[in-house]
Amino acid sequence: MERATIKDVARVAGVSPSAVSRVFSDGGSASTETRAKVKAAAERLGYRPSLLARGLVSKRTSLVTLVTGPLGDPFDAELVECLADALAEDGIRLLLTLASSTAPGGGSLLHALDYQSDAVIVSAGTMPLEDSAVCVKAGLPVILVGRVLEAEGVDCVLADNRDGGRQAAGLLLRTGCRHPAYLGLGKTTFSDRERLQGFGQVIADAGLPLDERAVDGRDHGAAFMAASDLLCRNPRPDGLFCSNDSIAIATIEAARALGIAIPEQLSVVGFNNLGMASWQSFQLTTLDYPVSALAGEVMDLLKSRLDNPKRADEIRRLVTRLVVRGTTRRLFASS
Amino acid sequence: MERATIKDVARVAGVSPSAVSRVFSDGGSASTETRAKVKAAAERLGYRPSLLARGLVSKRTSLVTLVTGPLGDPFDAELVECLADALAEDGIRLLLTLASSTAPGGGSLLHALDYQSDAVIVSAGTMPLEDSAVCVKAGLPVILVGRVLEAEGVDCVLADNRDGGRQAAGLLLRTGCRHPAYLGLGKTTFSDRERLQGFGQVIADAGLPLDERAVDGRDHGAAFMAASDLLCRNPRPDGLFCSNDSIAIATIEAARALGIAIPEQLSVVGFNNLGMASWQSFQLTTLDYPVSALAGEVMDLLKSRLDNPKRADEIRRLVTRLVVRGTTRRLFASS
DNA sequence: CTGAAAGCGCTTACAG
DNA sequence: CTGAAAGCGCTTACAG
Repeated sequence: MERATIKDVARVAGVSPSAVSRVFSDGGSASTETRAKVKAAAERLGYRPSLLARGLVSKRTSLVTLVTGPLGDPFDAELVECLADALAEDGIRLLLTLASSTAPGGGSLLHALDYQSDAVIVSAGTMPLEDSAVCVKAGLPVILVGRVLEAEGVDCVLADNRDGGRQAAGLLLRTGCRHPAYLGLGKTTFSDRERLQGFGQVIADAGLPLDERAVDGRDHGAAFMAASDLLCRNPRPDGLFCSNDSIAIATIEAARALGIAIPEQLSVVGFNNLGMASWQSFQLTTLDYPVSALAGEVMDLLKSRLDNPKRADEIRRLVTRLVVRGTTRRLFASS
Repeated sequence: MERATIKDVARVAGVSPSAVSRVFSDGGSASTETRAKVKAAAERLGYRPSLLARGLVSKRTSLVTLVTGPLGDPFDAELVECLADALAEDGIRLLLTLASSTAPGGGSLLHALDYQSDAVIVSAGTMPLEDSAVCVKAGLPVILVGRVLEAEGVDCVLADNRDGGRQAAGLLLRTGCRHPAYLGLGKTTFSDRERLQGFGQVIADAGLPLDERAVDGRDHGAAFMAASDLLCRNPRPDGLFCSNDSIAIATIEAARALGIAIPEQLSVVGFNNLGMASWQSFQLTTLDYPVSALAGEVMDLLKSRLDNPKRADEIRRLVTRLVVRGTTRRLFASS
C-alpha cells in the first residue's frame, strides 16, 4: 500500500492541494466545510503530511539534533530521556548523535546539517569547541550544555560549578578534613575545571595543600583505578571531592576494596545527585543538579530561539544544592 | 550565509546539476575530470547534499527510528548507545523516540512514518503490539528487540529467555535453595514471562513451590519495595531469580536493609550482566546477555533488510551464559 | 560520460 | 476562502 499524498486527499475531498495544505498547517485559512471534507478524506486514506517535503520548502523540519556523550553515564542518559520527552511534547523529533561515534573534526555535527535540523543541542562536555563553530557558521542555533562559548547564536546552560566546588570544600573542612583531594576528568572537561577551581580556592584559602588526580576514561573501571591510586598516596587523602557521582561511587568502591572506612577515615562528596547516590549501598553526599531543571532550561532556550532566531544569546547558570548523606562525617557544632 | 545547493556547485564547476548529483551518489558515473571539478567546487562552497531533498525523490532517507523504553535502565541506555554507534558507522541517522513519551496507540510510531524512516527498531518491551502493526501496514521494515511477533516484514531478536531461566533455577537448586522465588516486571513484559516460564519449569520439576512477585514501576524504588515485600513473606525465599540486573541490585539493597545475609541466607541471580553487576558492592551472579552482540544482530538484520526488503523474516535467539559471582553460594560438589 | 526534462510531496505568494 | 503556478533541492530515466 502506497502512502497517500496531498493530491490523493485533494482528489477524494474534491478540493485543491493548496486547500489540503492549509488545513494541515497551523495558521491556514479554510472554511469549516472544506476543513471537514479534508479531514474526512485524510482520515480515510491514512494521510500524514510528509515532513521531508514540508521541510524542503518551509525550511523548518521540526527536527533537533542532540549530540551527547556516552550513555553509560546515567546523567547523560537521563538528560537524553528528559529532552526526548520534552521535545516530543512539542512535536519536535530528536536526531541523536553520539560524540563518541565520530572522529573529531565535526563529523557528527555536519550530519545534523545534512538534515537541516532546526537547532542542535550539544551536551558533550568534552567535544571540541571548534565543532560547534560549524553549526554557528551554518546559521543553526546551538544550545551548549555544560560549557560556555560566547558566539553568535549560541546559548549556554550549565551548573554554577565553582559554587558547587566551594560548597563541597566547605563541608569537607567543617567536618575536619586535613588532606583534601580532587578526582575528576581532567583539564579538558569544562565543568570539571570549574568545579576544581571553586573547590581549590576554598582549600587554598584554608591554607591546606590540595592533592588531585585525573581519571583517564569514562567508565567505572577507569574511575576505580584512579581512585585506588589516589587513596594509596602518602599522605592519604581524608576528604575527596569527585567531579561527578559516577566517579564518587567508584571511589566508594575503591575505598571498600582497600578497607578504608567511610566516613570515618575518608569523606567523599560527589556532584549531580544521580538516583544511585541515594541507594542504600552508597548514601552519597553530593551536590544536587537536577536533570529535569536542566532539560527545562534547554527547552526554554530552544523554544524562544525558534520563535525568534535573532534574540540575544543567553548563558544560564543553575544553582546546585548540597545534599548531605552518609559519606561525610556529621557536623556536631553548627557552622 | 546561505547553504550551497547543487546548482551552485554545478555553476562553479561548469557542469550540469545532474553531473554533480552523480558525483555525490554512490554508483554515479562521472569522468575523473568532472569528478575533480565537482569535488573542488563542493569543497569551496562547503556543499553537502540535502538529505531532505534526496529522501523525497529517492525514497531512501538513511534515517532509522528507534523506539526505546526509559533510559534509566542501563540495559536500554547501552543498547541505544551501541546502535547509535553502529548506525553512524553505516551513515545512518537515528531518530529517537521514547515509548514513554507517547500515549499508547502508536503515536510515537506514526512520527516515524512522518519522516519516512527506512526502518524502525523497537526495543520497548512493554510497548503494545498493535502499534508495530502501524509500521508493518505502511510497508516499513520493523525489527523487534526482546519480543516475538510473527508478521510480514518483522524481524525479531531476543535472548533465549527460557533457557536463561532454567540455568538460574538449576544453579539455585544445586546450591541448596529450598524456597525459590521470582521477581520480575509482570505478565505484560514479554521477556519476563519467558524467563519465568523457564525458571518455573525447573522448579516445578524439582517438586518445589514457587513464590513470585511483580514489580510495578521501572525505577529502583519500585523494585526495592517489591523485593522488601517478597523478602518479608513466610516462608522467606532463600533463592531469588530477578528478571533483570536492575531489579536484582535493588533486591540486594533490600536484603541489606533487612539484615538478610547474601549468599548465606539468600541467593540472588539476575539477568543481563550489566556493568554494575561486577561492581565490588554487588558481585551479582547473573546471566550474561551482551548488548553488543544484540546490537550486532539488529544491525545485521537491518542491513540485509534494506538490501533486500522482501527477504524472509527472521527470529533470532541469543544464548545467555551464567556468570557466577558472589550472590550465590559456592558449589562444593560437582553437579 | 553528459545534460535537459520531469517529478518527488509539499508550501507559498498571487490572483480571484 | 480558494485554486493555479512556481519552486524547495535533489534524483532518475532518457537521449545524445
